[in-house]
Amino acid sequence: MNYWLMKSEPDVFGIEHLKAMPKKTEHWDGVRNYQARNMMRDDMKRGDQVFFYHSNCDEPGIVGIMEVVREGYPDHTAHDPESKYYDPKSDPDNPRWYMVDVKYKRTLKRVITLNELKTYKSLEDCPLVRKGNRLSIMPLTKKQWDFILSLETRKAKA
DNA sequence: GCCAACGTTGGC
DNA sequence: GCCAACGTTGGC
Repeated sequence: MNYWLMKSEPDVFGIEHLKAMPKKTEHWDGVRNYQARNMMRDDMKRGDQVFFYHSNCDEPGIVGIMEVVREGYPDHTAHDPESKYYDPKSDPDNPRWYMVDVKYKRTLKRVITLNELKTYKSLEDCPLVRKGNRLSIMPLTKKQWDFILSLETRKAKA
């Protein structure tokens, strides 16, 4: 099993949106970055665990957990001229962009903020805390996953 | 294939 | 709203 972190802006699609979806499941569309695309297309497997991260908001951080329920398949929004994710260069017969389906599992007891994550030595290799990192999907090691999860019931660090 | 210009992400 | 970082595009 693999572990991941996926970013989304809570104003656009936050964890509450996912929770409110039918079957608490939604496709993760709109990713237009090749590195992230490759991970969704090739590496994310059903049952993989994913942290839901809120970006571009008052308190950026990890807010919950979801699970991959459908493996990579073409992102249809790339071929919809009405969509803001429309990409005229993607050929429907040879789709350029992929997505996965994720299902809401639970909301963490507290938000583990980026600010806090940055203070831990054991996470210094995680792309998330590196300056200028813009990857919206990133893999986590089991160690990193377990460590972050252990923070949930710990008191927030200043 | 280089690289400048441009666009986007996302923290602050 | 600013701007640093970085990906993408396109001229050459």
